[in-house]
Amino acid sequence: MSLTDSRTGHDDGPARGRPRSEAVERAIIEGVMKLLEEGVSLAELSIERIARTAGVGKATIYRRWRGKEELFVDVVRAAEPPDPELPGTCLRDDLVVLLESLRQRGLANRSSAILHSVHAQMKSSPKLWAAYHHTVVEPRRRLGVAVLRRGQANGELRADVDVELVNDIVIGPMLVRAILRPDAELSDGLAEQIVDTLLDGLRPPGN
Amino acid sequence: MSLTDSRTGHDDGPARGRPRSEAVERAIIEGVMKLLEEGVSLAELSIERIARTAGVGKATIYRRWRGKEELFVDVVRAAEPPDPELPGTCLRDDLVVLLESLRQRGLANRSSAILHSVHAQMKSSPKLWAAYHHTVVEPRRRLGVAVLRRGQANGELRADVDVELVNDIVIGPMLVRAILRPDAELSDGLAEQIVDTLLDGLRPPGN
Amino acid sequence: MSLTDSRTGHDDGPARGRPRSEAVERAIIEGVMKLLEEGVSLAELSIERIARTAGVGKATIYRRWRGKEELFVDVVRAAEPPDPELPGTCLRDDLVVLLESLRQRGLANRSSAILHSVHAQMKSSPKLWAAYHHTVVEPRRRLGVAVLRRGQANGELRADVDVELVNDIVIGPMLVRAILRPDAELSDGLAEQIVDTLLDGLRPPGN
Amino acid sequence: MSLTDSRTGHDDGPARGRPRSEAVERAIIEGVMKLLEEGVSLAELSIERIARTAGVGKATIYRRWRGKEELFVDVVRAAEPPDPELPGTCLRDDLVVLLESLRQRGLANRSSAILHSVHAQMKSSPKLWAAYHHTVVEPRRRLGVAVLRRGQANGELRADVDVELVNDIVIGPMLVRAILRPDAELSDGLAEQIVDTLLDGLRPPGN
DNA sequence: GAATAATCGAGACGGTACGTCTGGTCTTCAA
DNA sequence: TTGAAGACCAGACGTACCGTCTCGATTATTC
Repeated sequence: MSLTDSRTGHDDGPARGRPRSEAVERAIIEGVMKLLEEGVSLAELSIERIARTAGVGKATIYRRWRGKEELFVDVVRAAEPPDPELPGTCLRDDLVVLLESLRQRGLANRSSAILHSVHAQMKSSPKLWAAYHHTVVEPRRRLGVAVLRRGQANGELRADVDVELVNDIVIGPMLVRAILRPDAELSDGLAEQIVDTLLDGLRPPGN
Repeated sequence: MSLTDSRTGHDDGPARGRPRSEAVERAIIEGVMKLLEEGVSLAELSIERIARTAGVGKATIYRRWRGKEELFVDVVRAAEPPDPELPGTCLRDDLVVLLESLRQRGLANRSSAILHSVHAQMKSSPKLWAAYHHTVVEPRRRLGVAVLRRGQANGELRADVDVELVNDIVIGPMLVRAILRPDAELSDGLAEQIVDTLLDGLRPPGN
Repeated sequence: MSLTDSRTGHDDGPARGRPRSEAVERAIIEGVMKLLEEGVSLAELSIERIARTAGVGKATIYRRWRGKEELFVDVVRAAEPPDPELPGTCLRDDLVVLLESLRQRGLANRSSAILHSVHAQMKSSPKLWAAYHHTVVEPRRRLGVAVLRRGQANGELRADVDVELVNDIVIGPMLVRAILRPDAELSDGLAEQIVDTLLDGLRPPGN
Repeated sequence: MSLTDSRTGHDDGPARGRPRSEAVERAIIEGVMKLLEEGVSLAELSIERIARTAGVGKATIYRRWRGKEELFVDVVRAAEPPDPELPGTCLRDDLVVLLESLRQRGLANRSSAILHSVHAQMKSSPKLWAAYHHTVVEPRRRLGVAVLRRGQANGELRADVDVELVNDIVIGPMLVRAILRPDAELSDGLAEQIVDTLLDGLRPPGN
């Protein structure tokens, strides 16, 4: 069982008996998402309740996932928006697009509810966190770092900075507003504003 | 009942019967912290378990706090480190001290465990989140913004930037490493590295 | 745990904690009877449903009885009519009274339907059957055998018969009609008819 | 569907499609008997388990019987011993043979445990009980009553007794020992002992 | 032959109930 | 009032079967 496929799959040769319904599968995952969006915390989510919401027998859930956590891995996967298309024109535009996609995610109830919930369980469920990290966090990180490295190669980004750190700096403000200031609005020009501020630096010109 | 005192106080005239033991109170709060440090998530923490850990009857806890959440408010308060002393020499040094105190908090199991846990419950418990925000987040934010405003007044910080946003940019990287990359090390010179990178900007000199 | 008390009693020294509520106990047994009277078959009776009817948690039932069957033993006991008063005038009258009480039980059972279905279940669980036998069957048996022995001593009953067997013969017809022929009516003079037939013998007089 | 055939038979016109396998049918009934002989109680016997034991799909069972109980009727029928051959020499001998066959059945039941437990279940389902009664109980009853009537005609049995009642009296003791006293031994001479006791009557000679 | 159709084993499906467990509240005891 | 203990209702846990419903495959009859 890999991190990208936590399912209780067997693939044991020729199909025997009635095949599992994909519609049922989708109904379950949709049900979990619906509950999370309604503000139900991950800890309050019982298999019993999920089954009730999805109109499904408990056994049908246990047939597919070993437990709550493995189910959530698939929920996360299903809710994750695709990587943004980078314009590739210049460093600034690429960074703006990356940040803008983060902003959109923060605005989407679904994704942010899932981030909150998954993060909440992180400590108590390393496996879930690992899956989330592997599926969601790390690819985005890699994308950002690649953009920055390209910028360094182009001479658009200082060669003496740690790209890993710069990546954290770039996405940091969005995370602060999602986590520490959920009331803060993610206004339209925010992505541009952040990128330009970072590129120009904080020191007054001429100093 | 104020946000800063969520306790189930009664003040019922002359004391009758055995007085409440303050030692018991401390034992309970210490017990919660111990459990949180051990990686027990807030949702998994039951009054039952807290009582067992603290060697205390369940009723004794309910006699003091209305529920889990109100207890946690006091736990948060007890765990919060004091605001750092600012040198006040220049903007850079003040920012470095602020960030360094954040880094120290991240290194301390206790505080970061509490941040994680409290944040996890945020959605499902607005009251707890409000208390945490009021007690911990907002004062720090105010401090940072004040430092930045002083910098603008001094001419050490560009006048055309939004100090609220800059504050988010400054603390962002630390949060990214605490939340999204718990494995990333918070190395010794990190605070300086971040501040200097931000002040100088990302663009190569001369562009 | 004795046969006469299948309850999960402990009696371990001084009472600690909240004592069990007798009202709850009565509510449960009453609930079972109510359901049985309403025509709910014993097989349809689940602990879950009993708990719901009695307004009680399932654990509260399991705290008192090991399972459905042991609960039924107490239901039976609660519904069991007292031993009949024997006139003691002569063997015939005593036997008639014994049989008449059996007949009454049969009539009562049929109308209330309680004991009839409970008894049906009994045999599938040897332990429970033993308890039922000890509490209900055996005392009646002893009573009958005593009456017969007194009859032998008086010269009212042949000395060369096995009283155990005779007792079986006496109560047999009633059982046949209760078990094998539930449609047969238990008419008013049945007890007398049986006793007289047995005393006189089946052979025509003079043979 | 008649009482004597509780099966879900259709026989509607010309056979179409693959015919039902009789081997499968036998395998199912054999499987149930095997499980009962292994000491599996009737309550523990699920359709699921029967299907597993017989190496058969559940639907294959439901295609033939409406449920567990109807299946048991056929199991009982398959296990039922044939009616005894009556000598016809005299009333006493006929009754002894009838009772002796009952005794044999009791002994067989106790060793094999099949009918004993099946019979226990019977009463909770009126329809099934009717089928069992029609197939097993009633024919035996008719046989006994016929014997008794012949006895009255011969002058071997008093003319003033109710033969239905006498039949109950005759088979009663055997039933008492099977149902109420499963521990009582069914000794070799029991049939004769009962019949002779009944014929002679309980009153001491000369009274 | 080719269609047609009911069978077969297998197992998924929505449910109900199992007996156990934990949670928060209530109630008693002894100090 | 305190600690301890345990009863109380509530409800989730993961499992076992229920009776129904698909599946692919098999085995007959009918065209």
